[in-house]
Amino acid sequence: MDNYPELVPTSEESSLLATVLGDRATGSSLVARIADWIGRAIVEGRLRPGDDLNSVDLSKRFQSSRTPVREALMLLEREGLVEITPRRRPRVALFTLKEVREIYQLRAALYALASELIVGHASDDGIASLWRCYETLDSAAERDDVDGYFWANVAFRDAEMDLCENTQLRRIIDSLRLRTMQLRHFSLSLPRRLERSNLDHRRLMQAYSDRDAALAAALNRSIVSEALHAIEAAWGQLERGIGHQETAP
Amino acid sequence: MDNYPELVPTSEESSLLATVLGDRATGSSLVARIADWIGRAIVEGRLRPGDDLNSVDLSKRFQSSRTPVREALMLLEREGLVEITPRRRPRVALFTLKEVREIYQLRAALYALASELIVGHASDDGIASLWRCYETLDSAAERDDVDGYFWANVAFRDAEMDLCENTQLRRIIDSLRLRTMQLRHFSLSLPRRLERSNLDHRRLMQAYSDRDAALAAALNRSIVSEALHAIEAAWGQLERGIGHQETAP
DNA sequence: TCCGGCATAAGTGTCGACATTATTAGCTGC
DNA sequence: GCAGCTAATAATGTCGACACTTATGCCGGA
Repeated sequence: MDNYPELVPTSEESSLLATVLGDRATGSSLVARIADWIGRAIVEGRLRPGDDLNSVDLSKRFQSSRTPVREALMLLEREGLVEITPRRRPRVALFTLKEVREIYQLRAALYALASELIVGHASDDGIASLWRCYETLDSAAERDDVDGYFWANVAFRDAEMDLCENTQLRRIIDSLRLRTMQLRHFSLSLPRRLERSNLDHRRLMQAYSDRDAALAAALNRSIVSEALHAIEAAWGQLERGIGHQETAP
Repeated sequence: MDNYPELVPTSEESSLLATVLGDRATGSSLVARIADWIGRAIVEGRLRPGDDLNSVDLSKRFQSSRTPVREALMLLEREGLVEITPRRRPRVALFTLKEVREIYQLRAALYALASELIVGHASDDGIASLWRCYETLDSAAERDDVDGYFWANVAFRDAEMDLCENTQLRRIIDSLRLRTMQLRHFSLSLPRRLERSNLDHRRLMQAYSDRDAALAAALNRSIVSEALHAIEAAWGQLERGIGHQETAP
């Protein structure tokens, strides 16, 4: 963590973080840029669970005072990426398997709702644009391109949220999604996960096209459940990979 | 708003706000106390939608500097109680019917999930304690005691969340609940709402006792839907009652 | 060699001040 | 009397400082 931060959003994630960090926060304010940088560092794994986030160092890094840094850290705490205990140094949040299970349970229920909403009031054009997202997904799957598939999947989920037209739902799902980014990327790299996920998404798209709300909801729920199962199965490996700092050398 | 604040939590809401404002925030920190006071003022209607929340006045009121006030306002913004636009005075959040619909849609789905979780892994003792909550609810209903019913209902929902054992779910539901406190109290005062709600809750309890997950989920979903319908029907009246500040004299 | 207690260093929460930006009041012209 | 502009007032975002708390490293004793 010696390199100096570029406070300019570049990657595809910028939009994701922007939604979650509050719609106002996009790029302009200092707090937003700091939160964005730290948040991305966490999601991308440059900062690992348990790492200290002391506001003095960070303020030096960003050449600002501690006030905006503190506010940024509080934002990220609300998103579950950072843990703040009074009078102690903030640190990158640690995962427990229990929390992960809870989050995936929630995501399952919320995506089911999303599917119902989509079938209920998305236009045919909307479904068509979702199909286009799926094409990208599918081609990445055929190339066995995990990174490509991952980002295509993010885009697919975004497109689904657009069709829901429920701002509150979007905010919550985005927040949960953000917290599990690392896990999701990891789980896709497990053997045969990618094919299975792709197949499920194809089934889901078919259900959307057929306007079968119950089936779409059930499929979406199942997609999330399966992802959870994959993560549970690989939890030990994962814990070492993402590396809770305390267990690292 | 001329009376000086008592920064000591007294009412039954204290626990509710505490959960939502972050578990650490309970009572101790200055930020927490300020957020709690402002939050309660909003929920209880002493501060009305659109009211200015300028940090100078508030810091005078709480005899603190603006820093903790700002942090408290940011907390409340995340909970949807306050709107903050850069370089503009924060104000009490305005409702739109669209947002209310979205929130109730979400609550419906989440309570359905909660019911499934409860049936899935609550002990018989847990169900029994839920029955005791229901007794309070029922007796308030028989007395036509809207306030009593309202708070009994809050307690009932709390008890349900306890049984779910899903911290993430609880946090989200509590947050959504907080935002709609005023609406829910109002909707219960509509004619025949109270009886209907009570009846629904009894049916729900029966389903819990029968361990019928699908029925419980459907009933809980329906309870929320009905509340929404009641609110939609009375929206005009409600808007005047709660009073978006701009339309008030 | 390792453990517990103490002094020092580092970090947090809060404060009051400042430059910058919004809002308001007053004034001009129609 | 009212719209449009300008000056003055007020509020914001950020800063650096301070008191107090927590972490760090050092020391003697087993």
